[in-house]
Amino acid sequence: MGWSGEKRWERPSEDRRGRAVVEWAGNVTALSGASTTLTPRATDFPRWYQEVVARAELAENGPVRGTMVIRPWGYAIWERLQAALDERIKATGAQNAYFPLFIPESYLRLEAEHVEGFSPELAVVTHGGGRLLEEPVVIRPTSETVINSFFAKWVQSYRDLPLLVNQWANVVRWELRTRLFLRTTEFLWQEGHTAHATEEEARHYALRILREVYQSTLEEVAAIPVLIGRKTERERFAGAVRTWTCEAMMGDGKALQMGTSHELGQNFARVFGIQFSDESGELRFAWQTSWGVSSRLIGALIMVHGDDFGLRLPPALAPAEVVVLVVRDGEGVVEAAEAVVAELHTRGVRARLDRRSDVSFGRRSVDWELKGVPVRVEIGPRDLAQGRAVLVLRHRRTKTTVPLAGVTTEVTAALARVAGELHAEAASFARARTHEVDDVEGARQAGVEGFARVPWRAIGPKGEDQLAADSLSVRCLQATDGRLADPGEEEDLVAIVGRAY
RNA sequence: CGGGGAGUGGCGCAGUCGGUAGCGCGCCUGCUUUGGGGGCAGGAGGCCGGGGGUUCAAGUCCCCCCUCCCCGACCA
Repeated sequence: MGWSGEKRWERPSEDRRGRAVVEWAGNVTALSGASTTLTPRATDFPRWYQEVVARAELAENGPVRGTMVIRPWGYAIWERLQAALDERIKATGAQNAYFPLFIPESYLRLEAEHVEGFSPELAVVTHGGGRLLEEPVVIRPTSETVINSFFAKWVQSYRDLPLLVNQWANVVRWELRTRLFLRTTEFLWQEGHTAHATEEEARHYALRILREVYQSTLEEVAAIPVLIGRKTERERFAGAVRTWTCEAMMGDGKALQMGTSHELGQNFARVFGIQFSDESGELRFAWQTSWGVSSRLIGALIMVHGDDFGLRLPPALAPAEVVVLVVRDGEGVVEAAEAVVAELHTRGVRARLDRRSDVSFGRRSVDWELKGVPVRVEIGPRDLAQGRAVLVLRHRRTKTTVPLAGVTTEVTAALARVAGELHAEAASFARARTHEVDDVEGARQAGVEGFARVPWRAIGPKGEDQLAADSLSVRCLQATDGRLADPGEEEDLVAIVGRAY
């Protein structure tokens, strides 16, 4: 089975790891379900998704069709995701750089398959400075072409390799049907581009990115279980020799491509003339990779972890891990709440105080719940009088009464478990909706509610056409044990089939 | 591009037979000690998508146009 049951979420840092996990001191009660007004996921998943995006104040539509305004709460999540990815990208040796938004149209045309893949969704600037441009300028749908045109200048010798560059940027692909975060005309992403001396090295690097950057961030930081595998010919990136992918199952059983890493072979090197002299003075074309993940991951976070009460965030990505709520004013209540926040800060926890007195307690509770803050601490006059606080876990929707003196220890202990529990929940959901079948017909049936694992030889390119009729596709190919198959390995592969976003 | 639906305060909607444009939420002010979307009182906010026509009178009827949404097609 491809779904890892092992717990790979991010461990708390040393100073937060704390001592023994303190058992709940008081009674644990479940919250009732009547406090939100979201459309239940089971009733209408797409509608639920839209409502969560709106009510959690993540994003809204921009004035131009398909554009997106990412609001502070949503952008803060993106920044945390970005930081986790960036750290891992740099750990593989890549450096950040920036290339222009505008690309000469002629560049796109250089690689036949590449231009064919992108031309339908290009935004082209025909006028500038009030004049018709001699050569139209394309707004980057990806930066393969510009970056490689510079790689050609920068790479002369084997000593210049490997060249490992990453860029954080926005890209534009003119989409007809858009959904916030999942598919928008303009989106934010990271695109890495590398050049290597050998094919093996390039492949090794592409796979390293897949595992050490993408899979690691998704599983350990975002708490999202993913399947890794190879794309079929039909699904691979336009211009690539081979595409590797991370796929995840959303809360409605559909698949979402989370991140891809491509082996470009020498396709772009030949077109752009990326050549180097090797140790023996012979001129060779470089072997390349490119890889990216986008703000779409925020959509995945919503659809994998969200419930009927809103967003549920893994602590590592939550703009605030804890909100301390002053239930209502009273002698010393605000001071007590401030002290808890301060103590959490010294423990390295991102905590926030909500002492608003002009908004009712119920309203504030629901707001933070919608926004997915993992842990809430509630302190009111009655609590203070009895030296206690109420701890609310967003992902379980439970309330526990704990002694005020030990509340921060309880909070850190609780936080340390959230990501693992979210990951486990998502993994068991995905496992329950993944079925072993033998043929196209079986895949068709399994694809209704989730994924099918089918022998690839029972599908093949012809089977892919048949599946497409039911809007199903092969998400990726794996070895039978769920691990990555070697590039040359064509026999005994398993196709993961599902409906994709 | 094909099929369907909708354009009315910020958001969601109602508006009958053509007769002074309404409701809920939100917003503003004041009062209320706020434990899961509190209560009361007062208030602001409209080119009814655009153009033309019929009529004493059009949100409403007729014609044209525009935009958006949904389904399909398309699509790393």
